[in-house]
Amino acid sequence: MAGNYSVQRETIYQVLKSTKTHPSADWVYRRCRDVLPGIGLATVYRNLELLVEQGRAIKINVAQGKDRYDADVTPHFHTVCPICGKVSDCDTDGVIAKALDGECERRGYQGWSLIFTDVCPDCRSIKQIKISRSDQ
Amino acid sequence: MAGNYSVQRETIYQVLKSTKTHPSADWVYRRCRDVLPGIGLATVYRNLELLVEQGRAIKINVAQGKDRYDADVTPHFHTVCPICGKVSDCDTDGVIAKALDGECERRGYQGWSLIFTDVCPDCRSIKQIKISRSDQ
DNA sequence: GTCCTTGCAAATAGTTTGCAAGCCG
DNA sequence: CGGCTTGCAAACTATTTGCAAGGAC
Repeated sequence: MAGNYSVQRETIYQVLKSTKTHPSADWVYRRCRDVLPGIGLATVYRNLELLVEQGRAIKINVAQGKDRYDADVTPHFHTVCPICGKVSDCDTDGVIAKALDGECERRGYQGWSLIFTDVCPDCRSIKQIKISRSDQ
Repeated sequence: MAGNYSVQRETIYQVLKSTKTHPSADWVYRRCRDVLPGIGLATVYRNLELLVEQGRAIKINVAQGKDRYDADVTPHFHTVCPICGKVSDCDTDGVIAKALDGECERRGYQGWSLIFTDVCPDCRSIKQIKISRSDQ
């Protein structure tokens, strides 16, 4: 097959791998521009989508519009702040994770996503809604 | 407090309660128009959001753009088809549900959402991608 | 009368797509 | 070369917001 490599693709993947913040496409785009000033937003979207298809990243759908991406494809739990939308990893209870894997096999499902709702520390202290939607 | 009731609000809630299909705002809108031809889409969005704030409905965020709503607020599992985006209820394993409730209490989280990925029967037979994004 | 709600239209926000040009192998 | 990839701009889709008018209490 021809022309399957590109600096852009590699950069996007490296940027995504370098963070644990579950960034949005836009955030990845901005970080990529530090290295490749000419990169286009569409390229970032296209490649993130490709990474997901290839199983090298996952997409996390939360409210607040933006989709988030994560290069950590090992099954793990997430928390989402209902106020600012920030996504974080949280301790993944092994027993529950095993049980979920079991359910998948038993029922023929392809995977699971477990998200806990948790007002994040920032929003807890600010106590005001919609001040800052996490700009990740 | 003044003027807190409206036929629109009530209709939207009834429409949502009457289905198990986890509809999008647009679908609820179309159903409401059968009864209230003059209702506006913005009204549907506003009230669905209100129902969620009041804890009378939940919002399910999946890929494929549209958010889905559900008037069934009892904790339960969902499946999402990765091809057409259809959301369905699935048997909620009591043991796992209890474990998740436990995790929430232990960690101080406000709730959980468990979504399994499952290619739905329709998409399984069609075997082609992006033919029809479930028009719910 | 006052505050809440509505319908409409316009505005946003996030994401996708068409296309001509460029790079990989 | 031939096919995959890119950047740009325009197109789209879903959702939100401003506002004047109507309804609830």
